[in-house]
Amino acid sequence: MQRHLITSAIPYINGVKHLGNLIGSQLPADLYARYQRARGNDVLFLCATDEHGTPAELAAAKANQDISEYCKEMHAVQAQLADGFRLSFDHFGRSSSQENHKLTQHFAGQLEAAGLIKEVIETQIYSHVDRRYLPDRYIEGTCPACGFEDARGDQCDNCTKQLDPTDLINPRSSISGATELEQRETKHLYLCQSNMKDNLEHWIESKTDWPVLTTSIAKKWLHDGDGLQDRGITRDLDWGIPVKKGNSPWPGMEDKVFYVWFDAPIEYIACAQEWVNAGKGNDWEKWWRTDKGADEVVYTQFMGKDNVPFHTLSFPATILGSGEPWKLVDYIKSFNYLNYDGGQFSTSRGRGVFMDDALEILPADYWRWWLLSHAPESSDSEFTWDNFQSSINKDLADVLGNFVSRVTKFCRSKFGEEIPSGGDYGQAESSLIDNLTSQVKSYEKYMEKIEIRKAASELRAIWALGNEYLQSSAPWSVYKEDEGTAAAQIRLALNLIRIYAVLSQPFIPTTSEKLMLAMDCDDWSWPENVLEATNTLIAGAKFTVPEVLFQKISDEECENWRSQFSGTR
RNA sequence: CGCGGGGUGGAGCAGCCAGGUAGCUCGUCAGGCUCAUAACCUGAAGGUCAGAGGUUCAAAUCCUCUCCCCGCAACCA
Repeated sequence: MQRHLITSAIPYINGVKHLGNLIGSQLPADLYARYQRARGNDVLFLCATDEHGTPAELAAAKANQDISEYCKEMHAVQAQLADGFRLSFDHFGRSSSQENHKLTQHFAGQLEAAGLIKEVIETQIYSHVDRRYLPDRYIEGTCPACGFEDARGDQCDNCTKQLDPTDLINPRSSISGATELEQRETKHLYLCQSNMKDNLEHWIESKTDWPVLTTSIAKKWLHDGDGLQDRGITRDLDWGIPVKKGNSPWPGMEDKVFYVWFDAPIEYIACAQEWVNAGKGNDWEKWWRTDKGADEVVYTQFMGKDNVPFHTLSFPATILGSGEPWKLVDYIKSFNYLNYDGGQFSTSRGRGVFMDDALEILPADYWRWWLLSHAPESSDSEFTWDNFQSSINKDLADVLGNFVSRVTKFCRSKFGEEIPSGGDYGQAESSLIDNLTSQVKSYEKYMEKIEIRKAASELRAIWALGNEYLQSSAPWSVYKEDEGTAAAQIRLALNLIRIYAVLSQPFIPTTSEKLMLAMDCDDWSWPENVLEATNTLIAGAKFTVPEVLFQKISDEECENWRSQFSGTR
């Protein structure tokens, strides 16, 4: 039995996430976690909310709420939606937890002791009206290059020129519009990543089996321009993890907090501690400390491409730099972006389908199936209602749903609601079993390699095998001449339903449970041996004809949703 | 010369790393079946692989250049 540690990039606390966020990390991670559990492996699957930083503070202020109260509420909202999508986290933690405070401060202390922290005095823009330092993108003004009046401090959206906030003419706070901005000197801690460049490069080079997307982004950061740069790991904010060296104060850094990107990945580890402290587990170190058994763990991370630099460089630098035996990631699965109907999803403009909307209009399995079978693995992909409708109606309703329907209804009308007895499997049946065996192997191969689209396509082919079998064996005709043989054919088909439930569970867990319930069975064992698996439901056992598994999506519904989600939520 | 990903029949994709008669799903057309959610099964038409040049007996696959789309560009997270 293999032990699998699986983490999904932690979603930012600020608001409900859209489908692009979902397919970018949490959903594929869930697929993999469910698959590994189904194969009998020991899995620890962790996710959390990423709660620090300026956007959270601003959102709380806008909602007229205390920041910690805001985060608590938003965490509950996200947890509920994760539940709605059947994301099977062993624990859904919070980066603001006490566990993460302690651990982040611990890492900082270790890095300092290893000589990997330096102090840098830099100039930041301070806004008196907002009473805060403003990150570059929160400063707007006139672009010195093109005269565009709403250029941001980091880049002009009109002429795309990269800017420094001090370049802007008539700079103002994008939060309050205040123009009384002051340049202030402030001291920050930097992580000396450049000292570890060779280490990191060597490590990345050894990962020859990683997706191109992952390694190419990592290498770009290693080699681009002047190479890997040192990074600020502190900020002048109120909400965050106070800067400390372990348990000791950090002189000169009293009013500062760690930068979210420093503490967020550490939450992966802290989350395992939260999992134990919540009474759900009893030993987090065997998952994370290579001196306590974690050297036997296979650790897989899932994330969108924007997260790759932090997971391939910054976080490993933190881990390696600590000099302690922490588990490093073994495989990073990264994703491109999902676009929405000809453009990007937009949180601010409410363009696209968000997790809460999605569950209001259709069950989780519909979304899970479409998103996973169209996961943006090799390039950005696009959600369109036409494509969604076609996939759901064909794959789920016509191929899988209809198969279940025709088998169970035929059986009920000819043999009653129990697995029919009599007859034997013959040539057609062993041929089906052979085909199924090889396709299941292929499905397993893709699931192991986390090639999600291919796995989905293989699963669909496995469903189609059932329809092909029925067509060629034609139990409805055979029944008229040879009731026994028809009984054997239907017995096999009913067993296929159970097998489909087991195989499909990582993709469509709710439907799989419905199928198992209908088959009155709780044997979720993986079909290691397909022949045996086709004899799991034995003659005489009861079953029920399930409700229509998947309701088809009509043109009219599509049209309504298209306009409903086109913008300004 | 900033970097990365992508450009394959009407649509969405696989194949490219390890060159050898272009594959899948949807759509279209024809046929079959009638157990089933007007579903299912079978077959056919349709592409010369963004463009140009090169290497090779042979290129979608390797090399060079050009064009187009998307994303990133380190204080947004």
